Amino acid sequence: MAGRAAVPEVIWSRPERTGRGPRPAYSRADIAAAAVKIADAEGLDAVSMRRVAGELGCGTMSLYNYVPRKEDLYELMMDAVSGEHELWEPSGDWRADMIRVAHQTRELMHRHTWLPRLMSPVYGFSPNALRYLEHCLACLDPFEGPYGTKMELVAMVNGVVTTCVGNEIATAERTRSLPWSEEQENAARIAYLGRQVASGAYPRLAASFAEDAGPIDLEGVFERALTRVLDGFA
Amino acid sequence: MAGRAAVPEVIWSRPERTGRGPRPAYSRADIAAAAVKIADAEGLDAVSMRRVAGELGCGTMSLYNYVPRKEDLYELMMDAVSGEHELWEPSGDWRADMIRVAHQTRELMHRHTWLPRLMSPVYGFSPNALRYLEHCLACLDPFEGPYGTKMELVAMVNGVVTTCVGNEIATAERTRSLPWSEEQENAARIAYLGRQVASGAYPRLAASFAEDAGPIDLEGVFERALTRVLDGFA
DNA sequence: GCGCACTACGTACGCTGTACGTAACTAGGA
DNA sequence: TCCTAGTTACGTACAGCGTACGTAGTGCGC
Repeated sequence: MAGRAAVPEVIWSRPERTGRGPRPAYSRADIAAAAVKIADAEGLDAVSMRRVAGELGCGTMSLYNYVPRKEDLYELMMDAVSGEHELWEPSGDWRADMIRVAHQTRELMHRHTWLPRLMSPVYGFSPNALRYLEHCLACLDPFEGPYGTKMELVAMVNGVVTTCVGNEIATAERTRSLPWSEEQENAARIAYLGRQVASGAYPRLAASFAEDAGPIDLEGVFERALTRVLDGFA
Repeated sequence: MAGRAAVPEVIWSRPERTGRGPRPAYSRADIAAAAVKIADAEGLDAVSMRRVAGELGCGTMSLYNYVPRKEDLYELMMDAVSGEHELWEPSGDWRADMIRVAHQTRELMHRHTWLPRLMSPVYGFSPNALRYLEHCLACLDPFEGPYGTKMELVAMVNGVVTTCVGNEIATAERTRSLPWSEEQENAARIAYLGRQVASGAYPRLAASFAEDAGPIDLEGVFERALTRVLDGFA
């Protein structure tokens, strides 16, 4: 009964195909693609084992042959989107390369808005994540310093991107046309906030809101945040 | 039927007590405390409506009189821990004050390890969160620049803290004694990682792991990250 | 060709959030 | 003072979740 492992394993240490028994009908890539498609279209909460199985066209429990636990499905999804990173020959200018990496990650997160929510140090060791990390380190070859510092730099850049995109997505959803219920909720939230600020209990917050009514330059915020972090390492 | 609002509201815009009907048996503070207690002891996933109601000693559905949706329970939790922030008279040195704020937030997150997972721009407008934000802005009074930049600074500091503590908690859980199953899972994960790195496909990653086998100085990583971000604004 | 390891999948269990109905209670208006 | 509307309290019920388990059917390695 190797199929139902008593000992928890990492999905990547299991071979995708063992050679015995019928050919698996789906590949891990198929499954990841189905899950990602659902998450992109309907949000991460819509990704259930039943739903993914339905998308693939197989029974719910058949999915458990490929994916022992739901957490492993997330792992597959994270790996799949990690694979969307375009890798290039490092230019020799680590700063420029890291900026390019950061922009690419940002675009990735905008394409898959569920990504920031799933971002966690746990998922950092899938094959495509390792390739991505190796690429970052290659870009940092010209960077003078120990690998420990390079790792910190990569982590910080990823952190900044995650934080910024998290904010960007939140404000985007606040602006976008929403189902009535969510629309109303946002309205209620903003109305409440306005009332609080107007109450005079938070003078600086009030001043901050009064300061500039122009649209927020999210692109600029991201660029500045990134620059500042890289400056900190230079 | 105001009790069952058809229009979604922010919980903070509802008065805790209306005056009509029987006295509520519990305060929002009671409920938040119960939920936080459970989350601290057994993790965020253990926080269910039934469980919190049980902790309070009331029926499950009674809880819905106080908390219309589970999301509002999270909002209560976030507000409660925001209230744990100790506020002080700004020193006049915004850098020192922000470092102090960051350290306090970090300690808060270590006390409540579920906090990074719940951290989201959505929960930034509860009463205690507003007090905290106002306090940060007060600390930044000596900072020369528009409020927009101050807000960015606060967001960046919070982002850094969240990112770092997320890593800290992950490595802590990797070290801590765990239930056998999770222990085995970590072992499997590390074994797999070791095999991959040893395969030679990721030379820089291998070099990074070989570089220093000493224990990671998480405190130092946090300190450096914070310093770099603040440097970026100075 | 035999047997075993694998795929496929239906059923079932315990858990979740929560809609809804009902009974008890209490403060405000007549 | 009593009436009644708005509240609290909570049991029942439902749809959905992750997944343990049992049972067929299939095809590779010996």
